[in-house]
Amino acid sequence: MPHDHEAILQKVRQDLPTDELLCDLADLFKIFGDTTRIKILYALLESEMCVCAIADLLGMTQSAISHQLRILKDADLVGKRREGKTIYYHLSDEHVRTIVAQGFEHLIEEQMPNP
Amino acid sequence: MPHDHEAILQKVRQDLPTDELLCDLADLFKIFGDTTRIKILYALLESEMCVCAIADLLGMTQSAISHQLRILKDADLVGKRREGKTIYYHLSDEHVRTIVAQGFEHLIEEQMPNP
DNA sequence: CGTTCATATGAATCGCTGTTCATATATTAG
DNA sequence: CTAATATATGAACAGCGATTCATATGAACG
Repeated sequence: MPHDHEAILQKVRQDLPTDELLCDLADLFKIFGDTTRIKILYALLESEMCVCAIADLLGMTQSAISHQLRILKDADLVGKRREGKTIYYHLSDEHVRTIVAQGFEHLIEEQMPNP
Repeated sequence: MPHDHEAILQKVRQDLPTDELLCDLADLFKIFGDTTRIKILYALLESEMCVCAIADLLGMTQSAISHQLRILKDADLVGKRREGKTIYYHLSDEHVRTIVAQGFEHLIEEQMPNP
């Protein structure tokens, strides 16, 4: 007979958020989980930028960048501002900075040789 | 003639981390960007758990969970402990808690109606 | 040793997603 | 209005990755 773990299961089930919330959370991190998007976000940490500047910076197509910016915008991670023909993108809030920073810290500690 | 943005580009290029680091960062977030893995991590925030308990909790195959646990382990996000036939998984550090919490905060503010 | 329970692993499949290409929209200049 | 620049978008394609299925490993127990 298989072993029992109803006790733990009940406890965990109680505190587990709804499926929908957990999916939303995964979707958010999915956005950070792409090299191109991470680079865009990192660049925007420094200063607002127009699309072609980002494309130039990353050595990628304007189209590719535009597609990614759309995803970032849909997730409310960036916002835009028009100035003539040019559109400047910027971070919409400071959460990006904190989230990225936390990721960084984990990477650093991970690469440390054990003391 | 296309418009100029060398000034900003130079500044940003200076402070942009190496490609390798940015990829590692994206890879880290990629791990959080899957519903199954987020759920596993969330469960482990509460208490350590054996594989079949997690499978039971999420209503998924033992095999599927095992595959995901391997990914989490390779990324040093979880560790394991053997007790007879059973193997208990636990979070390897508290960064998971902080990273997830930050993601949460963004979600909450995002869903707020503007004041 | 052989059986049972718990977990791991490898191959195959199938859906998702990032890029490309072609084209559309928008703004400014002439 | 036409041309040029800047960005957006849609369809198509390719590669990756999560699950499934079958099977292997590993431990305890008689």
